[in-house]
Amino acid sequence: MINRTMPRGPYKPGKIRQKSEQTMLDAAIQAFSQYGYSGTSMQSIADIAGVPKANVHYYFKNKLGVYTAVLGNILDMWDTVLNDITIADDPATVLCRYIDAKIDFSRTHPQESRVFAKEMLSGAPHLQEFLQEKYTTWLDSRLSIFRHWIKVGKMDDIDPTHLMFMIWGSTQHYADFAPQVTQSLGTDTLQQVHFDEAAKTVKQVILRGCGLTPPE
Amino acid sequence: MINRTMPRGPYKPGKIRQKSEQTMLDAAIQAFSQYGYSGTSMQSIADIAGVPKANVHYYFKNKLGVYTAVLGNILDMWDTVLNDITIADDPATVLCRYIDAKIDFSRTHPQESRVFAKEMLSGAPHLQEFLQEKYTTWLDSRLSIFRHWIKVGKMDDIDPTHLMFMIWGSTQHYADFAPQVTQSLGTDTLQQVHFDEAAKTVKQVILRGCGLTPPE
DNA sequence: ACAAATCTTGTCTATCTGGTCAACTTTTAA
DNA sequence: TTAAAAGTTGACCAGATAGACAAGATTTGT
Repeated sequence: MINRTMPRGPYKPGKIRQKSEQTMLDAAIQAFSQYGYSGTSMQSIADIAGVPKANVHYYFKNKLGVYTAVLGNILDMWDTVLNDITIADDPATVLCRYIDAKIDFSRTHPQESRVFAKEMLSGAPHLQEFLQEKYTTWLDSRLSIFRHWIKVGKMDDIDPTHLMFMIWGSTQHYADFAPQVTQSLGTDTLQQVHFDEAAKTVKQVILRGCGLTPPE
Repeated sequence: MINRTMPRGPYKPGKIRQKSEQTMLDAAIQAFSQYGYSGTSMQSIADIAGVPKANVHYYFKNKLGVYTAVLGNILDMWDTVLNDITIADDPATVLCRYIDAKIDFSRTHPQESRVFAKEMLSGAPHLQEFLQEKYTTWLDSRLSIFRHWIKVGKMDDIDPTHLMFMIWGSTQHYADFAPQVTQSLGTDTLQQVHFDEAAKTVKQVILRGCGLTPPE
């Protein structure tokens, strides 16, 4: 989405640009998610997109430009996912929604999840702003809600930060450690049913672990 | 560990080889953990180790040889960690030991954890044997124990496979997503106390979530 | 001491990579 | 229709990289 790459003359914008950029970004995330930033060549992105390499350079300033565009898309997705989780009055409902949303993201966007994870593993040099702004804001608001719930006895005294890490780590696992998961489950590809079972178990353990009962 | 790299003449082996290899492997894991396989050059490994590049090529067949040696060391470590967890009669003790061991590994071997994670994220092309042999063997033996405990009512009916993923994912998170964790905890570097708090929370939630009470 | 083996290292090379460029084609608004 | 802008593409370049190699230095068992 969005392009902040090349000059925009007084004449036509054009549908072409939008479509071409999307094709290349799709190709790029595929390459980046498997081979990482350094392991991905501009040539390979062009090959996957089915265009000459010079074409990629026409639409993006350079390789880092492609990567940051991909990463930007992913952060936008995260933003949407996080904000789509509607607030509720009871911790059980909120935790369930969060777990379901995270598991669903791992299922529907495994490549995005892996690019994000690889960026984290490399020290998150391009995520500083996201972590310090949107993520911190989002997390802090949630933490205060959980602390309130704990104070009024609506849930056990569980450190909310580490609780969030548990949910994040558990759900992320199904996208990032797919080879281990598929091997353990004895399947070739993860199916909807596997994710359903995963969500069920995570919710079961987390809720009970916080002294909560599943919502209706 | 062990070296399966260069010919071993009828004459002396020598301490030199062992020491040099270790120096280079230490340098290599540092580079690989941050920059990944493709992002790491033989020159950078040599620089970190403080030797000429040709020296690295003398001890290892090629770049992939360095990488697989590093990966082999890591798998040996995992093996040790997993086998060091003594079996106990009650699920609570076993789960606690597993969680403590995993958290401890994240704390003491973050680089190894990240190299392992990056390999997983890339589809684990060099972990097939490990996943199909040792890991599956280890996991299956544990799963049957948990299933037995569930059958005899020693713990709730929680899918043991997904329970393992929860523990693995939650604990792995502290090494692999360190930038997110440090940001969330408002610290620069993760300290022992953070890991203690993490282990405490994970044990609290997992045990309670399985209908167990902490051992003694 | 000495010769064989091990180890060290500067140099060289073929290949790959990101990036540039200029010629060419297509689209677009008047 | 037409000219300007947008888009396409093959060819090219400079730097980095993995790896080979040979000559020299050091260690080792006798």
